[in-house]
Amino acid sequence: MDAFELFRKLGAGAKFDLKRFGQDAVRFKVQLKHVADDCLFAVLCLTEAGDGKLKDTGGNCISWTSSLEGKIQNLPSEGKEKNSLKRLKHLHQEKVNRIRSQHRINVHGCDVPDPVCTFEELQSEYHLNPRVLQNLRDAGLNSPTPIQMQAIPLMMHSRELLACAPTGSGKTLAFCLPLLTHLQQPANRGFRAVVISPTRELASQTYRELLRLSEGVGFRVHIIDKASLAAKKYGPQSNKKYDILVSTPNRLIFLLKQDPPALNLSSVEWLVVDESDKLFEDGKTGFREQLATVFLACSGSKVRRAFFSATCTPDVEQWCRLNLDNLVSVNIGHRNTAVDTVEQELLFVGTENGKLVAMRDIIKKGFLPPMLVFVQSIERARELFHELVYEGINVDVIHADRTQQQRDNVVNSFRAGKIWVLICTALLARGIDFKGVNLVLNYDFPTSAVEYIHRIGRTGRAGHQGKAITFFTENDKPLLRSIANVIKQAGCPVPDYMIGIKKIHSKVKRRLEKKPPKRSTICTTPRFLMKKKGKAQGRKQTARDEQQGAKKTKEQGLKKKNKTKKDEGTEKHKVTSQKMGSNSSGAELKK
DNA sequence: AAAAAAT
Repeated sequence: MDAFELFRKLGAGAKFDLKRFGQDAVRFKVQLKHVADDCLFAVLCLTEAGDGKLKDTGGNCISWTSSLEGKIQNLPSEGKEKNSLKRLKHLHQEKVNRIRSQHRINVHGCDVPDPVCTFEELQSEYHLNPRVLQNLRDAGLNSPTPIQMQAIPLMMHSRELLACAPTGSGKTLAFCLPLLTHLQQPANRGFRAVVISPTRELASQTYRELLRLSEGVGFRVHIIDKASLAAKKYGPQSNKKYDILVSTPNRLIFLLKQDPPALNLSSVEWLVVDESDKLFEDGKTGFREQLATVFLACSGSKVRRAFFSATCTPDVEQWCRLNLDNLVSVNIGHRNTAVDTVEQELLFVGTENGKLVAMRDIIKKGFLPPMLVFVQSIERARELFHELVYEGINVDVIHADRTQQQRDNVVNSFRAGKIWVLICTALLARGIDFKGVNLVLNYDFPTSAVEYIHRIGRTGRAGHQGKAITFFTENDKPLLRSIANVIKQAGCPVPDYMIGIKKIHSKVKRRLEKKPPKRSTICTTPRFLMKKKGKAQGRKQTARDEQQGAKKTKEQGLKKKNKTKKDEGTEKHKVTSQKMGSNSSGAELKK
């Protein structure tokens, strides 16, 4: 590295506080005169600008490069100079602290590498492929977001981490770039990186992001879209020419459980758990056990794990502290808060019927599409769709009981702007990045503050402005207080009485998450005109209704759940927490 | 409650 390069690195656009450090800098200039040209130059760059600010030479901050560190170690060390260098280093640390606090980056852990302030630094410091850098530029991504500034260097140093950053703040890129850089070259050893997502829609979004970033680099990025096909592709007979795999957990498990296993994860070096708190959800129907199976399958000794989410439970943090190696946790801003780029409003609608009236009102008054409408169950999504499909607006519905084809079509049409109003379940609550959603409507009250944060996070992304309206009725009172608090914390006005509502027991909160209040059917047809049960009801039956109705009855048989599992579930929970306490060796989330 | 594998 020549002197100019060092100058660039050290001085690059530093908003160096000369008032504060000017004296120091001048002193260094004198003291370091004979130490080394490079260092002298570095210090000069801090003093040269007379106007109190350093000139912006393209970057945004000083980077204490590893190469500089090495250089300084090798310098002839006589007391005076060494001292000066110590001061210089201290100066640098102050700078780093300032950058962190400026971007609200909070880190906990040992030996945390400095944040990077430009993508170019990733090339000089961590050998990011120039083509990837070009792909970033082509995508209009010019500088890293706070989570990227800190999480990328951490992963590049192979550090296991738990990262919490707001919705729409660039978490996906924060783990994708290190994966691409870390793997260096395509290799034929089998998958070396795995990303787990809670929904297929999110998995496919991450997959497409990886494809876009790695274009022209030659990495083989895969997604399991059809498990049956995947079995052939990744099985023992395959050529192992693949690098990164993105999937939902159950599809992986399906392949792992084949005999012989249709997938081998023993070469995995990076396991990224996106929406980690979701994937840690416990219980018979939770993801946790699936995640545990995947962890166990990544049996290589080199495997590193990274957890990302906008929200984090104490449970996840506890687990990470106990099981990850030399954990670093990164938080951007305060944990579990909503973004402040969304204008949030709570709207009292009286009763269930009041919701439909209010919804029609919003539509009638004219709204700026696209809009996302969240309801609490698949059944209610269908009902609301039936009510709105004749309003003369482009409305569609998505939930897990629709076919993969339908789901893909809906997402694509919504992205293309062909759907104005998309009714959805929690399926779309997390991670999905629709550009320019103008309004999120919580038709049904969210089942928790966390759920609320994720839902409204579908708008107001990447610094854009968004709006969220949340309907509530008398029935929603138990959770009103905690949601109102989230809104208040994000800087939006809420009536005082809501904050004053008595706190509910956390046990009740948990129960509400599992069993939201029962709501009356969404239907404007008078009851006495309706048939008793089954089939789509009411006057407005169309071919589309029939299709959905038929599908529903067919699936009802499959979906019947027996109720004897409850005890079994709590038993499992006990085993799990015991295990987590005693087992520090590995990743086991289950026995 | 929702999500998550196929066939």
